[in-house]
Amino acid sequence: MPSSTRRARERANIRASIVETAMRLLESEGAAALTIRRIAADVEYTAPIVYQHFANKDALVLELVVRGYDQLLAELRRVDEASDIDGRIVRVAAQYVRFAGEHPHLYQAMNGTVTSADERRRAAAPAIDLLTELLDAWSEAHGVTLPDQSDACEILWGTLHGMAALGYLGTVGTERAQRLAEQACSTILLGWRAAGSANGLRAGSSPRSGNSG
Amino acid sequence: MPSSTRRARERANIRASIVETAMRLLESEGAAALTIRRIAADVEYTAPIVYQHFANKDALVLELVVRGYDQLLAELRRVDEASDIDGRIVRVAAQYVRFAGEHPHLYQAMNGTVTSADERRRAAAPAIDLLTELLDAWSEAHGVTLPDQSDACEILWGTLHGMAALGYLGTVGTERAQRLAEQACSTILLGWRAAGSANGLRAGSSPRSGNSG
DNA sequence: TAAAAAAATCTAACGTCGTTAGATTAGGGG
DNA sequence: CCCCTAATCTAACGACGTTAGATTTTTTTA
Repeated sequence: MPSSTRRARERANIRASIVETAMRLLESEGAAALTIRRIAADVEYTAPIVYQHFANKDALVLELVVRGYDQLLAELRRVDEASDIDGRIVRVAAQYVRFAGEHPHLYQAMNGTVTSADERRRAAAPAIDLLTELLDAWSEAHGVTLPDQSDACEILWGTLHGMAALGYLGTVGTERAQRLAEQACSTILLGWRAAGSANGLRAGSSPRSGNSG
Repeated sequence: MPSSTRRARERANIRASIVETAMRLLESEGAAALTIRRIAADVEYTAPIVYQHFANKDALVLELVVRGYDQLLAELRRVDEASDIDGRIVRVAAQYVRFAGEHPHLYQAMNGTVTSADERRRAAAPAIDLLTELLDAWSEAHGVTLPDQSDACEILWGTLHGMAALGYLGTVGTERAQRLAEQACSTILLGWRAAGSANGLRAGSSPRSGNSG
């Protein structure tokens, strides 16, 4: 047992290295390889050590999910450069789908049911806020008042996830999923503008449903 | 020899009741409760009996997924009544999300990674074909030629899944998810019409991307 | 109808998982 | 040096998917 050499190394950073190792394991080998024993072996400890830092496996996965959303938000911000607002939204959309394609196992964990809906909502909130800001800017730039801002934001958020799912589920390739996300966003924005300006396009196309609620 | 045919029938009955029990178990108690031993106990056999009808658990789950897509398709067709084409699409969209909300565990299995991308594609193909037909009819009804019919279909399919995910992941309630799906579809259709008619709306809103590939 | 052959079904086990209790070891203060 | 406390490990539990081999049931044959 190399316990002496190991103990010489990090002593208080066990928790950090557990998280780091778990993240690497999840990303490189998928959720099936993310076992407590494997994580412990990779940090050169035995399994019970994990339970001194996390109540159970779900708590550890939740930490990975939170970090995943942090990283996603950072990458969305990174591509949200100054340009026309439509271009910003479309670029952010493509980057969202790219993230899902580049970190498929992490993305699946972020949208899986091992973390509760509340926890997931909390983790995703900052990223959703970014979408809200973008929509605000878009709305102002085009002078279009959306029927319901939060409906619009969730439609956008859901659409991004839908296009990402096309990619990570293997329905289409990830690069095509990115193009589809760009097209879908552009189309939705165009639709909102068309709905905003009361031109003839609207006639006969919208269903019975009234708009907000 | 009539005995062999009877035995074949009994075998088929066992297989059918395994599938039926597994489906009920999945829908009522979720994927965590779907264990081989539990299924066997519910059909009043022991665990190994399952392996005489399915190579492994994944094969059984695949059968549930296929049946899930069959049921989904049937429900989509059921609400696809004669009316204006936009109304048909919007109703089908809402029904898709309703299905996901009413059968969350089954829907998750249908979109999970235990079944391979190929198998899932095959199972979902008829439902996707329905979308293609609806889009064809829409395109003809409005005299709008979509840049790429299969891109459009996948955008629609992905959007439906995105809105459904908002519901079954608990981001929003399922009834709200249905409304969002209706709005999203209406908006996309409106956007496609706006893009089709070369009016001033297009200027400044579409990104660099050329259309198909 | 009784033995032999075949099919159906069960028991028991393997190795894995998450998780916990109790033994064991290590480091610091008398 | 020894004790005490904390850190860490060993061993186990029950449940999982899965398989091999024994056992029971059914069919065929003499």
